[in-house]
Amino acid sequence: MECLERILIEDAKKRLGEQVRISGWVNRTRDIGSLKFVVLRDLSGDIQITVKPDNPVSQILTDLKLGREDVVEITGRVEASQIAHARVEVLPESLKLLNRSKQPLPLDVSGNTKAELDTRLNFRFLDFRTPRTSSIFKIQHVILSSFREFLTNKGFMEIQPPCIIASASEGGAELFKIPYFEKEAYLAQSPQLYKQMCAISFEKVFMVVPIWRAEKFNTPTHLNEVRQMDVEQAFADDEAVMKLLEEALVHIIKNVKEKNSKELQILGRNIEIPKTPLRRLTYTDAVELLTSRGEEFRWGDDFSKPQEKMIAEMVKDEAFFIKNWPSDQKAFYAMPYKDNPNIVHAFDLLYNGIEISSGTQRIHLPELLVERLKIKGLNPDDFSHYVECFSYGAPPHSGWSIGLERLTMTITGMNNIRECCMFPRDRDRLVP
RNA sequence: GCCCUGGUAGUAUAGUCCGGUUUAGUAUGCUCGGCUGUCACCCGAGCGAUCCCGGGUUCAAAUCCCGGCCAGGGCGCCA
Repeated sequence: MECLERILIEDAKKRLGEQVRISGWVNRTRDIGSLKFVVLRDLSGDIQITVKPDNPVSQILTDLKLGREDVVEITGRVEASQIAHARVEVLPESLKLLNRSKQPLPLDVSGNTKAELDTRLNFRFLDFRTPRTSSIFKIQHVILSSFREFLTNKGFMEIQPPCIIASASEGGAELFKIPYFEKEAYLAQSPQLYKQMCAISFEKVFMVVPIWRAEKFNTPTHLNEVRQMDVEQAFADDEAVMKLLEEALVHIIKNVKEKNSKELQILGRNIEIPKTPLRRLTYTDAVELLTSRGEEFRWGDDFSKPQEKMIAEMVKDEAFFIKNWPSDQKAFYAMPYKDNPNIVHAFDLLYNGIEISSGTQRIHLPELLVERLKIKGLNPDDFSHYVECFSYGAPPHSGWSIGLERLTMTITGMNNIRECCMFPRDRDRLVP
């Protein structure tokens, strides 16, 4: 019996009449006098262990007094049952306690008594065991693996940019400063420069990287540490990578629908696969939509959160692009239109009303880059390393990045980004 | 950084407006006992809360006032 290999509960359910070894956590026990039931859970699901009074395991249970989340290993026979709701149960022959759980638990793992997000985050490892939270991260895994699979199949190579960087001179977002021996360094707010350096040599690259922003924001859609799924492609303009982005999005959502049907059901989600090509609204179109609603808006400004929602409501599509942004709203490296340098080849992707991705065609011409730096009020000397990259045969290139937590939010229907980050870092939270 | 709302057993809530029989209620959890087909089992008994912290008003504060900390929401900020 000892030579039996441990199998998952979902697999055990299919082995009617067979001897199996399973192990997991005690979901709950139901003691009906001399009849005893234990619901055992592992990563794949749960199953009822039925212990009749003539079974020697009954005495073991009486002695052990199993509690929630105790970890046990069971060998026994899988039997079809007319009485058990799952139509299958395990009649155990042996039961071994692997570890005890303290009681009472800090939160209800079965999910019946709802705990606040803050409590759940404080005991995140236990929260991971609830059906809801475990579903979120099983879906996130499929998002990530689908992203990698899609780009690998398209001939992209995964790269590894650094997270510690020397310079904060890009301007804009606040960076976290860290000591670095005799120097000062920063946590990267974006892999931008590195992905461009790779793309102008490897042509097609992607990466999944954490980034840090030291802004003191306190909102349901911002964290100080997030993960990005980034792409950079040479010999591609903004339209080419927008096409890549919508295909990637559809591939990811399709995969989630296929592979996570159980998890989506637990979350009560019914997601639609967006139809491509996605609508491409220009920034000016979006402004006109707003002003047609009587909204005060000056061309060149960024949309406020309520305005972004308003646009999404008017467009109605679950996912759409806003492209051709005013150069003031985008980074210095965004490629300006030849006939109108006030507008750049830049786009945002809105999905379920929130911005999940943005990208641009980059400037690959050193002289133009210097000119744009000056226009933005930045000192080209501070960017000499960056500009130099494009002085040795840099092809035109474009790229984008998707915020992993934000995409997870929109797919799982969560309205707080903390739900979709295993160990969120925000203004106040640094542990666990 | 601003505005709104909240902080009560392990968890989640009622009570707070309008201060006083509130021994701070309920659900769930936990402990113990009973029960042969349960499935959020059921039944009985019990445990568990300096009512977030500090100060003030008052004969009297979970309850009113001020400050702090924390949480949730709305904004801002976020190339």
